[in-house]
Amino acid sequence: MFSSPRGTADILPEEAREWQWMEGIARDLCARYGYGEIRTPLFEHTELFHRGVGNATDIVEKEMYTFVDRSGRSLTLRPEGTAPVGRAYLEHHLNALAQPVKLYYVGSMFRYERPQAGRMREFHQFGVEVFGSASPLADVEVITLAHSFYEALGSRDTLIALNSIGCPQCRPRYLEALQEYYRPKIGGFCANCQRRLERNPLRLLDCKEEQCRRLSQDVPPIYDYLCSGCRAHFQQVQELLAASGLAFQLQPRLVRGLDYYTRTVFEFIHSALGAQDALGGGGRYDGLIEDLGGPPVPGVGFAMGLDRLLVVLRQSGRPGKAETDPQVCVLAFSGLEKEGFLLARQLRAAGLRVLQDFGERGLKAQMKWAGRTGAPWAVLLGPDEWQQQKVILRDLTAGGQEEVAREQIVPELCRRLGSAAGER
RNA sequence: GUGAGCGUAGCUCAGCUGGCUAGAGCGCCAGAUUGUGGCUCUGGAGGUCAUGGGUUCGAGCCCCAUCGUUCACCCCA
Repeated sequence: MFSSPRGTADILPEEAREWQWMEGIARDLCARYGYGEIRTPLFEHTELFHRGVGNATDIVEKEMYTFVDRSGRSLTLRPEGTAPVGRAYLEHHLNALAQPVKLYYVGSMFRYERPQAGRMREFHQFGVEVFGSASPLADVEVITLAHSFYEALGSRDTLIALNSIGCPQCRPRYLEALQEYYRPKIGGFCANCQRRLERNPLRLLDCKEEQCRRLSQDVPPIYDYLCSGCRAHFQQVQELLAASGLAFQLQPRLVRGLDYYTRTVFEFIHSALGAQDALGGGGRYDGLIEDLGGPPVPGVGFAMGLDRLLVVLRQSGRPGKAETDPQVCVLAFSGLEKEGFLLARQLRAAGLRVLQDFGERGLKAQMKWAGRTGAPWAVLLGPDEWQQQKVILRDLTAGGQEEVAREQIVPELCRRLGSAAGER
């Protein structure tokens, strides 16, 4: 017996309806905001992630599903969506289109990690990217889009954490200041922090070790070091968010784990999630396209974990479901299976969701099955009634039944099930 | 990669200090009703006790390893 590989999961039909519902809301919302869907491959050249995500990141250092194919190329299952979308933007010269170019994606990402609550090796993200605008309006548009998404799903209690991590102009000065601050007392910090002091001092800020937090209590905030451009940008992002009525929390120690971020970074935090409490996150990545070998093109976007989102929705209220419940079951006595089959076809052509029992068992078993499908109506084809050009229409909810003329059954069911179905 | 808990029927679980052919509830299939679901009753199918090794007269139970799973660390979605 096989089971699905570690950290992966099957999504069975009942659960898939929740996914369809959730993804449908994402797609509608993106259409309303003018984002077009992009579908990129599930694997890319490994080098793309080295360059796009950054060699010093945990993703690249230890979490990638990398393999060599039969011709010796090194390929990697995508661990995130932004670098592939950036690659596609360049490859297809989307900078020749009217700017900005606004894209969204929904799909699987892969990271080799130990699974735990809210973390799988294959997980699902919904993300958006805006290329070609440096305006703070773009930053705020993606944040409000994410917020609208949570609202449309009925999820409350999502905290927006916001920060700016500067740009290549001003960040180096801040990194130096950080190193100066930490260096004298680095002995008291955890091994991780000690290792990072020279490589990536920003990461010392969000270390969760009790000891490290205490020792860096009075670390200088980045705000004093931002250049005038970054400062103005950050200021406007905050004003626009406030004007949109979105509550957010400035978190001077919010740094994100991917190298491409500049200026604005943000995270959506949900308290119901336990240790893995980030529902989504994102920020601005003005250097990414250049890092990938293209012209300087500013960008901003977010990604959110749909698996985690579903966990939250199940905890507070019920997630919606795609409408797929069967409406009619067709049951036929032995010898009338073909007639039942053809009637089911007619009903489906009229737009109804119809199941047919394939026979091979008694009427009792068929009825039992029909009851379990949840369909409100059953049509029974019995030899006596069929001879008189009639069928039995049974109400599976209330329990009664009546005879209906054969040629009347399709319109009759359409009428009882209401609405549009019959008008196709 | 590190640490801890847990693996008995499709599901939820019981199984004493190691001792007969390993149990329950739910679910599934069939019958009671030769043409009618839900309720009830009766019967049936379904288990390499995660896998491999060890200790023992004897292992579902004890020991070791492996795999899986859950949670946490690291980090992120």
